[in-house]
Amino acid sequence: MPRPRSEKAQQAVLAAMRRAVADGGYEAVTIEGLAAEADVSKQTIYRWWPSKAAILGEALLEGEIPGEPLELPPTGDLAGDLRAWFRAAHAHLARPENIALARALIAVTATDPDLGAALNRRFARQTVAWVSDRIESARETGQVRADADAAAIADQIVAITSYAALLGRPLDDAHADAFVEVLLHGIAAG
Amino acid sequence: MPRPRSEKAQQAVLAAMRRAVADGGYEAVTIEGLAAEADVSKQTIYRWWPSKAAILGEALLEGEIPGEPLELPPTGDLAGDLRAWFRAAHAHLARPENIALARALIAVTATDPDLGAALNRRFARQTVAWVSDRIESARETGQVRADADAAAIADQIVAITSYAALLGRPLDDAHADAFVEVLLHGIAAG
Amino acid sequence: MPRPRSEKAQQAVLAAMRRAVADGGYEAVTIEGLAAEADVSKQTIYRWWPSKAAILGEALLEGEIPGEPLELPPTGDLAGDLRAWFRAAHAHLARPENIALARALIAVTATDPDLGAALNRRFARQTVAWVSDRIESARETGQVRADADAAAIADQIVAITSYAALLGRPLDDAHADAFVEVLLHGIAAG
Amino acid sequence: MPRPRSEKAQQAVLAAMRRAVADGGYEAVTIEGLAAEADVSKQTIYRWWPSKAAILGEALLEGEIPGEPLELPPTGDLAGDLRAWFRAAHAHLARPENIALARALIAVTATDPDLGAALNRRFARQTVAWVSDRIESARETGQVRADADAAAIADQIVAITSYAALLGRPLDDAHADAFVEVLLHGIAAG
DNA sequence: TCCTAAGCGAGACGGTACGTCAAGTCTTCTG
DNA sequence: CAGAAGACTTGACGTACCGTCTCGCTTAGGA
Repeated sequence: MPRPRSEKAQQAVLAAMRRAVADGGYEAVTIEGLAAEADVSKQTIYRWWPSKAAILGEALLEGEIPGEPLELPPTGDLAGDLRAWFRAAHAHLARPENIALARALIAVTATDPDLGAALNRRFARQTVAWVSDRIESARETGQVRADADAAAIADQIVAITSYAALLGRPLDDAHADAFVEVLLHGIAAG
Repeated sequence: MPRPRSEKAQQAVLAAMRRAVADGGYEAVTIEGLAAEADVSKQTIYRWWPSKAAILGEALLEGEIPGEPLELPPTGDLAGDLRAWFRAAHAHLARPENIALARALIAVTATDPDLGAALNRRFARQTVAWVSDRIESARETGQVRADADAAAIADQIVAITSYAALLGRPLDDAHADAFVEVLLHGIAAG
Repeated sequence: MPRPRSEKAQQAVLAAMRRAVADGGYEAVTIEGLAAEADVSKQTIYRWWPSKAAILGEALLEGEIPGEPLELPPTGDLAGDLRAWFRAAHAHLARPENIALARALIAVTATDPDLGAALNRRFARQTVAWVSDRIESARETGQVRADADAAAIADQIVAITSYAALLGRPLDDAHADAFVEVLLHGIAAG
Repeated sequence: MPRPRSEKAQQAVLAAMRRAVADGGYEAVTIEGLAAEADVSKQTIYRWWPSKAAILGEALLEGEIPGEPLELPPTGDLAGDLRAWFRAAHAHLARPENIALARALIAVTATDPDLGAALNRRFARQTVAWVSDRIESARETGQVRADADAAAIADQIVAITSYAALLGRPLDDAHADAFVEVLLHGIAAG
């Protein structure tokens, strides 16, 4: 019988990736560095992952980075919920290791569109689900127009957040609130 | 009084960078490849640019990539103008070489935040200026609320577009129109 | 437990060095050229040798260049033996690849005195041993003065040969014989 | 009609070469370094010398390195004169800058036999002339055998000295004296 | 006196090689 | 047979000099 895959080695590599990205950025990550840091041979890495990007992908999913905002319970007040979501998300991004990971995700996406798109979809899914839920609920209580496109709104929210991460300039509360205001009421007069 | 900098060599390098990014992506670009392609010595490249990212930056600025949308004349109808802008911008991004350059810009930004932020600012400036202008005009003709934050709206537009480029999925007309609708009227009922 | 050093690669490099020196001279030898010629990567060369000079040194030692003269059997006639040694040595040096190697040794020595001195000592040792032996035997048979300094004589012989190699002008038989004559009888009258 | 060659620049280059060789050795000398050190443009160097070796050659000749031994006046005692010559020559070589220059000469010779041979001939000429003179005089006074080959002896002396310089181990007085003893009387018994 | 041809500094240019780094593959031995 | 250790080929990195080539500025003669 063959020797089974070493779970310990896998976790060490993923952890090493998270650490390496946090200090130095994705581009500076090296397979050799990862191997040394995780105390694993290069061959073991190559056996289990096809690319640096794939390791990052797995590391991100295991680490479920932007998951915390999801924990926010709905209050029944859509505007309040969205504001709270922005605050949680951008507080999360304010921590250096988290923004480094977010940027790494963006770098992978910009470089390897297919893998990147898959990763982004997985991450965005949570957010989109959460936001869509709130908007559906709000529609049922009449807070939102019947024809509002919940998914499009969720996409906008993700885009805004992603762009803020890219530039390393998380939204402050005032801007987040202004954004929620626009989303809900638009800018048209009257 | 030494021999003057060769303008031809510079342009050849920038052109080579644009070509290389267009087929292969930013990460695959190599200084050696650039040198060979531009028929220039490596030393000449290192003499004038501190990094691959800097070359891309200059190449982008000289190429004034997303400049075309700016040409759109204002019609006095804000919603129409914004819709037209989205169509133009996303038609631009639909061309493979343009989306490759846009993605390269994002990759640089994700990797070197400082340089990237500067480049993004330069690019966004045009868009922000154009959008802000329209919104100001619209405010004067009473189409827009007095307290609308033009710059924030412009940022959102840029973010949406950047995210679409990142994912390689330019907005189709229906989504663009829906987005303009939200911006103008929000999603709140009543 | 890792993969062991490739003996084949080593030998290929040393052989390439000998070939390269033979046609082009030591200064024209290039690590890159060696690597290409030996069909070995630069990295492998840098892994095992600290410098071009070290490679030459090892190549020389493995090739045991001026070894042939040593094969000469003693005949009991010191003058005859020395004459024979000179003829053998300078016949050896008359071959282009051998003089190229000898010159390379001199070039290294002139450039890196420490390494060069070590190499020279190794090479001279054989000659010195051989000459000293003959002189000792000759002393025992009364052919040589009791106070003759065998090592000094050997050094002179090496020096003469080295200088001839440097200038690329191996001694002809007449000069060699004249030199042996001086060594044995001096130039003083009576 | 045109501006004449700048004597100052020439001298500065030659002096820079001597200095550079003295600290760092011939191989470490670069044309660019020379130019900077001499405060002269590269072009000026290339205008007047075809190679690094040629500059060294001229620098050596102007500096007339091993000239001092020549100043020794003949005393009528051949053995004494030769001993004095060795002492002077090897005292000269004991100074670091002189041995560096001598080694540079050897390096050039080992590398570029034609130029090197010419330089060596020029240098050796003085020594050979001096030694030959003494031996001729000694022959006339009956100190030396009629058939002694003065030029061959002179060559041996040069070879010994050159080899000592190469190895960086100038002869001490005892060895020099032993060498003179061998030259004059040989090692044969009786 | 001023003209003009060369000398000169500065330094950009296309190259070649340097010595280093990491990528991804392979071989060997140990557990 | 998975895994560590690490040798191997490959190819790019950024640097140092090479020798050539403009530049614009002296700096003498000869007109």
